[in-house]
Amino acid sequence: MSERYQLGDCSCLRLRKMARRVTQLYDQIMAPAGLSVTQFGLLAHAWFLKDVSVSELGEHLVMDPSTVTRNLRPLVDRGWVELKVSARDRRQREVHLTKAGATVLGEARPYWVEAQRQLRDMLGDQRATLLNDALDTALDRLLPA
Amino acid sequence: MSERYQLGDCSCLRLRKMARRVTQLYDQIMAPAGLSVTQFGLLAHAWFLKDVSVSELGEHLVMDPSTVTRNLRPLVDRGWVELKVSARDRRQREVHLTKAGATVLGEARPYWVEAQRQLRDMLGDQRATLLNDALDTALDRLLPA
DNA sequence: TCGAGATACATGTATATGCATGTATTCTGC
DNA sequence: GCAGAATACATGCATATACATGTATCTCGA
Repeated sequence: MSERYQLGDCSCLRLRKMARRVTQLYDQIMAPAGLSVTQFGLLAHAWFLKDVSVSELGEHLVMDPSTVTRNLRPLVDRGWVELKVSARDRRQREVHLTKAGATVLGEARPYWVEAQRQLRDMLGDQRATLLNDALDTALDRLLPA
Repeated sequence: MSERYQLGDCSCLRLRKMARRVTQLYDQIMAPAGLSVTQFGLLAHAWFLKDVSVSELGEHLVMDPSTVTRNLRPLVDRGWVELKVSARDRRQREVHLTKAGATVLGEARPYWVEAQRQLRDMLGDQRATLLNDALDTALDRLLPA
């Protein structure tokens, strides 16, 4: 942060810069797996939160439901995810990971681990932990409930 | 962060969540000014870094040059920014803020200040400062030179 | 000075993001 | 049990993001 002017004060611009940089890093490292970090996150959440709805997935990811729908699109097209009308509420779509999706997720995992390792390496353990904690406690206060 | 599984470990997903949330907050507050926080950042940097080139602007914003070009598009279309071939190096385009652009920037400023105030309010002074510091020191280590 | 390589930007392609709105379904009060 | 309100998702629209590639320009050595 070399800027001296007041713009250097803006948490939002700072956050977006950091998010861009770190996303670039992850995406480059994960490229051989054929997944962006966004897509990895979607698959991993779909795996963990079995039969989750589009909206619920959005809440977990702090992502607008319409964005979730669209981001799932390429994953559905590749046959890694299926959207099924919920039996209980036919307005809902349950997000299901397919076998192929689970396989891809498993194969991508080492690259994701490596990306985390490299980031932590660049930051140093202490700063990495500090950053994660700061983000967690901040997010807690910005999200409902 | 209610998730207990290992995904909660990922700095990148965390950063992106936080960036999405904070961007939504800023964009909502700044909407009456007719600018997104991204556009505000571009205009403000163009104002501060007089005659900056597209690439240099990208370096300041940790943004790919092609992304800078495209993000400038709507600002050029609205007559807030002009791209001029550099006299020194005709490959370069100098980013100039127009009078109209300066006016819009000035009008948007109070909304931006208000967004920052609200965020700081939600986080608390100490956590806000901690977060900003953590982001700054982390960014320092992720950027070249 | 001239040509090969490097550089700066623009553009093609694909994805990421959110608001406003539309459609199907469910819920609720009566 | 039904009409109106509320909800869940899809879609139109505008922007945001980056890599690969194309084009114009510059640089530097022979």
